[in-house]
Amino acid sequence: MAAQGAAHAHQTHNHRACIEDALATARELCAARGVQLTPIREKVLQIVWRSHKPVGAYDVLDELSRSHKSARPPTVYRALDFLMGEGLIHKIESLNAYLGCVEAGAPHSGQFLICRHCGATEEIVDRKLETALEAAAKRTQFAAERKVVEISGLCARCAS
Amino acid sequence: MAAQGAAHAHQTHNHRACIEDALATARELCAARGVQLTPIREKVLQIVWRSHKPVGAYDVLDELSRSHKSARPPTVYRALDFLMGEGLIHKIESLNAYLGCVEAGAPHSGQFLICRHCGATEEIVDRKLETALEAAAKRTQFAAERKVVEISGLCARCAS
DNA sequence: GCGCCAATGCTACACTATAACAATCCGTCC
DNA sequence: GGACGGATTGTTATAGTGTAGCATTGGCGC
Ligand SMILES: [Zn+2]
Ligand SMILES: [Zn+2]
Ligand SMILES: [Zn+2]
Ligand SMILES: [Zn+2]
Repeated sequence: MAAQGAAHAHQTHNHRACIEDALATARELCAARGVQLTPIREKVLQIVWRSHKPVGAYDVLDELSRSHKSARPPTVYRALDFLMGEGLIHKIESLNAYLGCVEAGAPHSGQFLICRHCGATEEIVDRKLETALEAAAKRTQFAAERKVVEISGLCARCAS
Repeated sequence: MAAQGAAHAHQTHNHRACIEDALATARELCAARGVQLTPIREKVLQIVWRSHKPVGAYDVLDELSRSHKSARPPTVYRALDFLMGEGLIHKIESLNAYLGCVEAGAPHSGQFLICRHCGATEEIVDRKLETALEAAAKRTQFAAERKVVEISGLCARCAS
């Protein structure tokens, strides 16, 4: 349990449980949907969940290579694309990195608080913010599909 | 006046005036701030403003090369960094591309509606959305600095 | 066995961005 | 005039991120 990160992660928390929960949820969802959570895909999901900080694709590759020597960039990107497609991870666009989703199974775009100091990134689910986004789009008859919301700054802990 | 894009850009509009306004504002702001809007920087700003679609750095380079044969990637990235620093353009993170700012001079992070079909990208200034972002961050004592809001979907014209 | 499909292996490449150091330009100070 | 200093640009090389395209594998139904 090395690097962690989201607001709650700064508090002591059993991160092993975070990972196990995420993997269990993923297995259930994939089974229910009739898609395959293959060993590679599961391993990549596990690596992304290793901390509460966004992980770069090539960091994933380095880690994945330890167990899958034949891993190459496409191996990782395919797994990441699959996991994003199933809503199990999010891409943090402003960092070109990936983060485990805390609300897997509920389709959403994700809203993130990214600490520029410690890297901790928390996914929040803010209904009012969601409403404001919808309203803003509607104002110009824009049919919103994906909503990228990434707030950078300092988390409570790092601000002090 | 080739490619354009934002919602209002779909309507007939004098895009030459868009460019001239942007350049005039940039000159004033830079003069007032005591920073140099050099020929390269101004040319890059002009290229970014050539349409209302985000422009990639290497597209800027291709275009810039016509007038500045010695232009290289650092030439472009330095100019883009300068223009972003002065709040004259924004980076669209989800596209790795750059767009002229419609509110130059007023510090802000920018909120964008990106049409995935025609590429038209409109910068909006939604006060309620801004408030919702602040509130969401405050809820976890997060000190927000930069706010990335990029809504992808279909613009009114392309939805039909 | 054979055909089919999903997943993976594999090579090469495209696209995005920065490091590091040299050269130039220009205004200031002696 | 000449030395200095800061800002800008020139130049080469390289780092970082992401895909194309095709071969191979392996399971499953017929
Ligand atoms: Zn955790
Ligand atoms: Zn922090
Ligand atoms: Zn703006
Ligand atoms: Zn459109």
